[in-house]
Amino acid sequence: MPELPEVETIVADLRPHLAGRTIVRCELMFPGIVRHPEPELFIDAVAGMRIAGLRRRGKYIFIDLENDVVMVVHLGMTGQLRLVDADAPVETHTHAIFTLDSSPSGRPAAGHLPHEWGRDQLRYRDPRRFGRLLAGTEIELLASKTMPLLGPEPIDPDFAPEELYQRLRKRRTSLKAILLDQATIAGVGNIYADESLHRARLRPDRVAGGLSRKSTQRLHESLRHSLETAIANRGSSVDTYRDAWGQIGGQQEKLLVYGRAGEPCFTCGRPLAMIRIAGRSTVFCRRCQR
DNA sequence: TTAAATTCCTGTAAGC
DNA sequence: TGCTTACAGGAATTTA
Repeated sequence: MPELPEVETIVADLRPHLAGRTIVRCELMFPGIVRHPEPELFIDAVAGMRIAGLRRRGKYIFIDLENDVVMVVHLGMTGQLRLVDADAPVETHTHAIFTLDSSPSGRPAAGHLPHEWGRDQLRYRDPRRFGRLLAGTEIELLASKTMPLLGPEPIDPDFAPEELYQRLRKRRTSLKAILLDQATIAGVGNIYADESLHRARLRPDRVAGGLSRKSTQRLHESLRHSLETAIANRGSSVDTYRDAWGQIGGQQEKLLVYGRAGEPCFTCGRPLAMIRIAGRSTVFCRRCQR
């Protein structure tokens, strides 16, 4: 499922291909995927608009348009945002299609007229339909409660261990539940929560509030390492995750604990345990994580 | 106020 | 073989 590294990969891949282009047409096959505003108003808000740039915030994709309007894409569990040729076959579960004007980066081949240049489409596909599309100014989206307040970016250079310590200090729930809470830290999901806790040698069911500064420092370092390594490997394709070109990532081959319940711990060799925390399957090593 | 439980959704895999 | 059932999970919503 797409978490911070997967979303970062998609945004970085799409940015040079989308910035500066115009959304000439927006079609919704499944209007229910749009959560704000009403589907007809969503189409009005994005159609004809020039794309100023792309950003990632937590697991959200921000496509900046004109006049401070932003189109927000959240991929949920199985969402895919792909850039394809306009004449490519439309896959099942495709819920929205954004047709773009001709690419400003690709000069036409000699003898070709502008209308013959490649007309690309940005397509949103999501079998399980847990994802969502939003449009509006950021202030409007926050006020309408369709966009939640997010915690700091764990890979932001300004995010210090002390801030993590302060955010965990008063919490009475488990470390695993805290890492999944987007208001505490943005972008971490089930895969990288388990990976980070294993690397930090911390039990996922430990109460967050009791963590020492030293252990918090380890968790801080582990979060960054797990997320940055995954970005370098273009994310984990453990379920249906695909990048903007439909290709799988490489991090799933390197995961230490996620999806490995019952298999031996790479450090001590004991079988990895699986428990449920906050309704999520959680894999860890009973010997290495205390 | 905080935390836990429930809900949404469909593809996949296990069990009979 | 074909059917039923359990499971996967991000985050909004509901309940405690």
